Amino acid sequence: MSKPISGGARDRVPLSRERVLRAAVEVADAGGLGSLTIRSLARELDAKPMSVYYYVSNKEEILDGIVDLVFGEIDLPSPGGDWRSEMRLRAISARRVLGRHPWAIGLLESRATPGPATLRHHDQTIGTLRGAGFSVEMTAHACALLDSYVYGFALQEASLPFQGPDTATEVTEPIMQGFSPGEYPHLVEMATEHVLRPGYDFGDEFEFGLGAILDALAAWLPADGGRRPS
Amino acid sequence: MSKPISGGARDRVPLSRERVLRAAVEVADAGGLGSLTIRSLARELDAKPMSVYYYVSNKEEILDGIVDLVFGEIDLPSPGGDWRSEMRLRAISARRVLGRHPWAIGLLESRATPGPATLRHHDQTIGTLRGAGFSVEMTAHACALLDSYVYGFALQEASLPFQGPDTATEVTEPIMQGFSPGEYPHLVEMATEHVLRPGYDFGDEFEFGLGAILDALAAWLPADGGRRPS
DNA sequence: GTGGTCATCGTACTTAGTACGAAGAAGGTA
DNA sequence: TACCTTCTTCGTACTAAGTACGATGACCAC
Repeated sequence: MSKPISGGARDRVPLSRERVLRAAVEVADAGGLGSLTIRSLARELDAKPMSVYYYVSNKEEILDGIVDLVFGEIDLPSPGGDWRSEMRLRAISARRVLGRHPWAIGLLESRATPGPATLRHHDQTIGTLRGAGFSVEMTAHACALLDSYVYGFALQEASLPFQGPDTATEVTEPIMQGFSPGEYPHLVEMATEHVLRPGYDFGDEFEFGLGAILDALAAWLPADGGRRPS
Repeated sequence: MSKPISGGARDRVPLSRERVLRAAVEVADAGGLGSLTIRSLARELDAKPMSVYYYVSNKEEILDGIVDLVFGEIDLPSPGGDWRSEMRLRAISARRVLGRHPWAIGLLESRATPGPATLRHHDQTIGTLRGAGFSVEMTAHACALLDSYVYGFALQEASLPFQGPDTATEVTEPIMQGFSPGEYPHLVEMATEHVLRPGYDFGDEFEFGLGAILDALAAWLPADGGRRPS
């Protein structure tokens, strides 16, 4: 009856802070932040709720931890390389990562204590720009601009009820049903003449805006700096 | 004993969907999204929890509703005016509003059903750009770029543990304590030589990046379009 | 006053976070 | 072998939150 071995909890991979956080990411990926509870997390780990608390002191710490895990997935720019392509790749990677973990975007707002992956990420980004000749001040401007764009774009993508090309129709249709005719004329024009056209994919807007921003940054470089003067 | 009049619930302003949502915004403003519960909301309304459910069918509907209320606070651009200043004012207004209601940013991610204020807002924005001569396609690009920037900037501001000029020191200090020396050299440089200097205010970055984006948009106008070619 | 609709609320059930401390496993020491 | 310590895991139980269900009283038409 009280035989300890096998079945229940024995002889499986032991828990660890690492495993707890990774499992938390998986649960959130699968069902959104709302589905991440201590109990669902314990189920995913094949353990009991209170076991989790041996590795984290509360749920807040889990949220801080998974945000940092997500940051760790973003490709780091290398301070040696061409700043434009490094920043471009970093932005593209960040957008992809945040697309995989959309719940992380909303979490950023309430989390004030950055983890090590987050800090290293910013350190490398700043380093790349400084190494390319941007002044400290312009580097700050550039980071604020780039990060804002990436986060904001990911946020918009996450709040879109559809994803990928040609998927907008079924979702916008019911919303537009409720419109009084002529209530939102420009919105309707935009929808019918552009967004609902076959082949449209909101995600394609990303590189367009990114290019514009990088062009703007190039103009901030002291002397020769910006090749491609637009 | 069962006298109905006064004191308890009688003779006070009757509830309404409007009042419920406005009270919800106040509760969230005061204590964050986490403090917004049906019970805290009922307390704010001087009513009992279940009374709220006469006006909304569940908490999700409250969240949708307060996001739309927040959107309604943003100044609308007027399709007649100069597109550049209209977009500038809209962005500044949006940032200020999201600064007042930082919890709204995180909510955007999970809310897929836009309310009337949100729809009107986008309609007017599109209309202003179209009226200024932007093609449908370029208007889409412009909206994506501008909105991303505004949301992303607000998100970064919200996740900053400090706010306003000269408030960074006390918060970054304890974080930097934990650094191994030389672990984040560029971050340290940025902090000591710029961010922690007296007078620095992250909020000032906003107009800088905004100007760069508006310059970029101007270049997308067909012929004469962009005065101020940077 | 009888019936009906509107607005408010009391009760109670479910789920979530988590405090507290028990209990088993593993290893040391006498 | 007996006993003690430490590391993990978990059982129990308390509190708070969302909300289903139905009761209760106010107000109105007849």
